[in-house]
Amino acid sequence: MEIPSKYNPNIVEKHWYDYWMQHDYFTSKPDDREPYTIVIPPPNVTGVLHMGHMLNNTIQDVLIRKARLEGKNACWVPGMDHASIATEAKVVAKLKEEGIQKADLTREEFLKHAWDWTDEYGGVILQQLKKLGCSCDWSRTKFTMDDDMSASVIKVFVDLYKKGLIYRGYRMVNWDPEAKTTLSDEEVNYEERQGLLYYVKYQVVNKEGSPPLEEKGEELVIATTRPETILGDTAICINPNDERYAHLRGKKAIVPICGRVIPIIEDDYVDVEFGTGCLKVTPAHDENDKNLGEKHGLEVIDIFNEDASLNSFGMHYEGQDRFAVRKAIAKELEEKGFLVKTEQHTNKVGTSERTKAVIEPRLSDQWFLKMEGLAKPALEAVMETGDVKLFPDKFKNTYRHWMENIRDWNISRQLWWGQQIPAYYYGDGKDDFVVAETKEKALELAQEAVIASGVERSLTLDDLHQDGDVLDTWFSSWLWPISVFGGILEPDNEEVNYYYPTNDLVTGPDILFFWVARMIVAGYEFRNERPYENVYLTGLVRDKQRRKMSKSLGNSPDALKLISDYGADGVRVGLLLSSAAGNDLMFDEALCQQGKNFSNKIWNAFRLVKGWEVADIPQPKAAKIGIDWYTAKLNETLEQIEDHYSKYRISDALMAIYKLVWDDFCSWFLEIVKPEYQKPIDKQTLAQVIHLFEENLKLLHPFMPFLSEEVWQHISERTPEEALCIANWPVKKAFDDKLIAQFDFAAEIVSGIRTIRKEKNIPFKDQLELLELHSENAAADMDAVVIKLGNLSGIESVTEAVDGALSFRVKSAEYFIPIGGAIDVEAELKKLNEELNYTKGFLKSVEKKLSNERFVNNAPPKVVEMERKKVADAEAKIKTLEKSLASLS
RNA sequence: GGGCGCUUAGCUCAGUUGGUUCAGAGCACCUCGUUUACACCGAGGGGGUCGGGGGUUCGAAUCCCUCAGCGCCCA
Repeated sequence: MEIPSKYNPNIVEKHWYDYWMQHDYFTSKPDDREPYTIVIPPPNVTGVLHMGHMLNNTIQDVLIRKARLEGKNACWVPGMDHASIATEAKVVAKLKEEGIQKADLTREEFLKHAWDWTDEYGGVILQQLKKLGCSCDWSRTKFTMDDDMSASVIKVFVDLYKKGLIYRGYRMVNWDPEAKTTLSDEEVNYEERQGLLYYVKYQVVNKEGSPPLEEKGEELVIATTRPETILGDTAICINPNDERYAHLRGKKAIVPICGRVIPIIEDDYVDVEFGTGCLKVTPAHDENDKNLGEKHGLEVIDIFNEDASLNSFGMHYEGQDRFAVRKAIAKELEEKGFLVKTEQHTNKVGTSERTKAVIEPRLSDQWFLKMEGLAKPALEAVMETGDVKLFPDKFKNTYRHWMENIRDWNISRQLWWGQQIPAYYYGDGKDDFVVAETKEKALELAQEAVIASGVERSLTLDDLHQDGDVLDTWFSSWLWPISVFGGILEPDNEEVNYYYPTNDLVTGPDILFFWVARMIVAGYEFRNERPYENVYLTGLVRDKQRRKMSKSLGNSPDALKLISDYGADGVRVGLLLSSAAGNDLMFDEALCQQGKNFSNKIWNAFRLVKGWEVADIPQPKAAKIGIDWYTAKLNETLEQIEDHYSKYRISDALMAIYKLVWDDFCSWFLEIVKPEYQKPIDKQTLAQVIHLFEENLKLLHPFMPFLSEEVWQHISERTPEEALCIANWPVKKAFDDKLIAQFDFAAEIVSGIRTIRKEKNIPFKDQLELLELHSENAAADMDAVVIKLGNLSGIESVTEAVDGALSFRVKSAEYFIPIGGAIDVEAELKKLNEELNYTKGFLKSVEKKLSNERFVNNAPPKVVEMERKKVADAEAKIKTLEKSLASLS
């Protein structure tokens, strides 16, 4: 059989993925086994695979594959999110390219386009996840706009409405003038922007009738960053404690340009320090001004259209954009003498996460969900009972802060793509609506409402019209862990009872509130149970310069190209190696190269083992010891790995396996059991080596599923039931740590020999003799190993330092290698003196510690004992060093 | 402005309740090596006052205070 010396992942990966799919290893059905469930954070249907997806889906696959090996019923539910605003924006843009305006389409026509688009491009990302090796149960793939998923959303809306938790409110919301929809607070980003602070003069007039406009009178000056909104001013506000403006009390002011006469009110909300201490009040366009307006009964004048151009209140600026008007109005104010001055000013501006447009605070009718009561169990689950655990737990503080200050959730969006709000209006009044799951049911309710109000009117379906808004996307995804198992529509079905609550959720910290927290809320509200036990929050993937990966920077590598360059296994290892939980990960392609190198290393270890001829000969002692030692080492590492997994320290688990395989298995173990050149290996050793190799592959499988399966299947012919994918995770066995310690000692001896070979340029082929002088028994069992790895003719014990030999020390034992020819006495002396000085210094520091009474009295006995042992060891070593020095000089 | 967190080797990070030679890992780097799995390799090696200062303690990377720098979330 010919096996190439380089592992080629591209050919192999497709083959095994197809094989796994063909044998349905990823499909899960409820049975008697313990379930292990993960629901995927559904990527946007419009999305393509990026590094963040690669990272968190790799982690999910590691967890799910490990659970599968452990014999659990592993179920990973994949799916997609309809991402209302993102998808709608893309569809609108695409239609625009084709010369179609959204405004020219009916809702139904637009939705048809959106579905076409979804059918054509949606799901690309799921195909890409397969390339990465993700072992999702693809037969369960869900979409947040599937009929049953949408029905779940509507049912929940109606339910919450009936509980009195959903209400309609005329509120100030974040308005995205680009997408022409509201945004939740979480979808708004604040950025610092350099702007101007405009100082504008207002004329003051008396309370009673105003003087003619042209008459010069008293004036006041306000400072504003938004001069265009003066057209919506309905008051001037001063602080009642501000003596500077005491004379203005009870008077009125005239708004420049539009000439409206507005009251001067007093409120201690006004910051005396800021600007001039006079505030213009625009209730329609600022949250605080709105509060002032309500308190003081002010008029509300909205000057903007939905695209943030000015409406008729904008007078001669009608139809122009807000930023254009800002400039123009400043000019007009200046020309008319109202502008006193401008100053540079930095302020925070809210922008849309999606469109980047500057957010406009806007008053409008929206739907809200009352959060305070709902949040309580979700807060307790994380902060008090620990029913839901966050990894890393530093996010608990952030979570608490948010949950304790939670505000009502604006769940309506002025979009078409999504679940349409099931509220039906039957009259002209704002409150003439009913909420129901179907239009027919709504008709009944509406009819009752009409009759109850004492009006005699018979309604038909045509009299009802449904609210035009759709629900926030998160209002469907917060149900995800329940709704994918049908748990909303049929709360007692077999699937949801079996799989829910799920086990782990893996996602980014950026959606801790958008999604994670709300799922916890939904879990307790709709099932009275947590949605998952553990939340693993990954870091953000950044580039080497710590910049966020983004399309606009062009620093995001092409995921599929990476897979084709390094293999999916290589990329998975590369991503995981440097991603401690919760820390951002600086992505560097070199890490994928490291992953690829590791694949190749394992591949070559396999080639070595595969190439051995077998014979019926006795097992060498070194091989026997090597097998015992590696068995212990494997079990020791297995214990560490389990511990890392339990703490979600996935990269540490991988590193432990990496070192086990590369260093312990390849560098030490295989060298120990390797037969001499062109000689066969004994049967027993080979069988045991293969067994241990297979154990390694099981540990590797979650991280490197393709390579491990490939090697597994090469080792012997396997039936589909014997695939590694569904093999059994190694059982943890007790191990002998004395054996491991003895080996470590032996390894130090081997290193000592190698160092001498290197220093003296002695080729490995030349056999050496080793003489040992030791006061304590230093693992004679390991001699066979030392002989083999050091290429020694033998090891002999001596009682005196050996003249004319090179030497080195391990702990208090001393080793000599006699060599032909003169040794460099000077160099040996120097080396010995250096070691002696170091040891003496060390001894001194320990003795000093022990001579400190307070240390001896206060430190725990164990620690003191340890220090005494150090003294004994150091003294013994000094003795041997001094003997050697004496024999040399 | 409010809250949370970070600063350990050239880089990315471990370091659990203060105490084994505790100052570590991986990568990078340096030297040597084409020995019969692998140069996508092997062997060996160098490298840090644990951000600065102060304190508590027999003992501090670890606890406290303070200063400096950085990051994230919220307003």
